[in-house]
Amino acid sequence: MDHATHTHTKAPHGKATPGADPTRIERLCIERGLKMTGQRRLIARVLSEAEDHPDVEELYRRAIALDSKVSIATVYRTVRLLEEKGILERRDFGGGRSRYDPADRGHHHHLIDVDTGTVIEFEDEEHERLVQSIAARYGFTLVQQRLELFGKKIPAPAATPAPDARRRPAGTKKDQG
Amino acid sequence: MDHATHTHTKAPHGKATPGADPTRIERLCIERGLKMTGQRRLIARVLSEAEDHPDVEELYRRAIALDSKVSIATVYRTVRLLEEKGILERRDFGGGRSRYDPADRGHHHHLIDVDTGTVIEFEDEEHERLVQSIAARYGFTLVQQRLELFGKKIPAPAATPAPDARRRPAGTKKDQG
DNA sequence: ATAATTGCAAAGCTTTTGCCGGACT
DNA sequence: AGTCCGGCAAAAGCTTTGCAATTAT
Repeated sequence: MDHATHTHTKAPHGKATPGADPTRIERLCIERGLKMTGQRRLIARVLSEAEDHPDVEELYRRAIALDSKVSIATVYRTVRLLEEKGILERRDFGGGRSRYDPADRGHHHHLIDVDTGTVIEFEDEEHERLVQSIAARYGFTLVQQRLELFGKKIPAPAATPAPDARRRPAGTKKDQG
Repeated sequence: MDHATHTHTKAPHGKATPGADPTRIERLCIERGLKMTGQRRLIARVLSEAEDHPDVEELYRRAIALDSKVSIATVYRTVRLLEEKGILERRDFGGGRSRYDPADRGHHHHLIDVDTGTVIEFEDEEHERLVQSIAARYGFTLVQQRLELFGKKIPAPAATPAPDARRRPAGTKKDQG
């Protein structure tokens, strides 16, 4: 592989150029003092560009599409590391695989369309207040919370209804937030 | 809705007596037309008596403590069946194992003590109203919901703080509702 | 009698880990 | 230079499944 000269252009489509264009997540990694390797930069970039909630396999797919110099074990190790550093949040929408959500997007919850697997993110101030008060009611300080709503669209346009949305493994593979 | 009250108690002659003392969950199974075997009756009984949210291994442990005529594969098959029939709800509190909650206990949510793993169940009318309105806001009918609060007890007496409460597999093994 | 259920063990999935060459500070 | 990281493949957990014998209706 060719080695890049540092201090070049922002590398809009090139590979992982060490000092150029640190993505949102990469910046967070650096802030936490993580050693930034090409793979981590790549994964950070995929995460920064993701607007949905990919699982590890999906992250891996997107990463190798950009560079193909990553193993899935590294993706696992990296998401785990980032989760421990508070950069990522792990979610479980019921598909048997964990899905990941950058924590810097602010707290939000999920409304999952059980027919299509589409995930809508939302926030609600009133709900925040409410859960705080519920926790307080039991003498707890809230450390984390998880609210997921599963619903069906009311009019149902001409979409393909999923045949089975309540199975154990390998549920929805894609979503767009 | 058949009523079918030919519940004349047959003489109990040992362990799983076919027609005697149908537990809450067993009754539900019968209503859905499930073939009731000794194993299913046993598991139904364990579930009926459970006040917490056991995982499969825990159900298995409790079942063989009562009768020891069950394999863990049957427990897996049964909870899956009951989930499909709407008798059980599968939960994931982050321990890598699914945990089960009889659906007939009514909707409730969970407040998990991240230090001890204790699970507190609660309901909140205001929350119910709120999530309905949130779903409606996006044009959805609510099919299911999940609210989990993770918190720390405020005063924290001289208890044993858990060493690590944010790992991926095999988290809390026990809880009391 | 018939069709479903169980047990056992093997297979399947996702995720983790040991080892060692290679990369980063 | 030293330490940490990445790749590979094997291992680990949890869950599912094929098949033959057993059991419920």
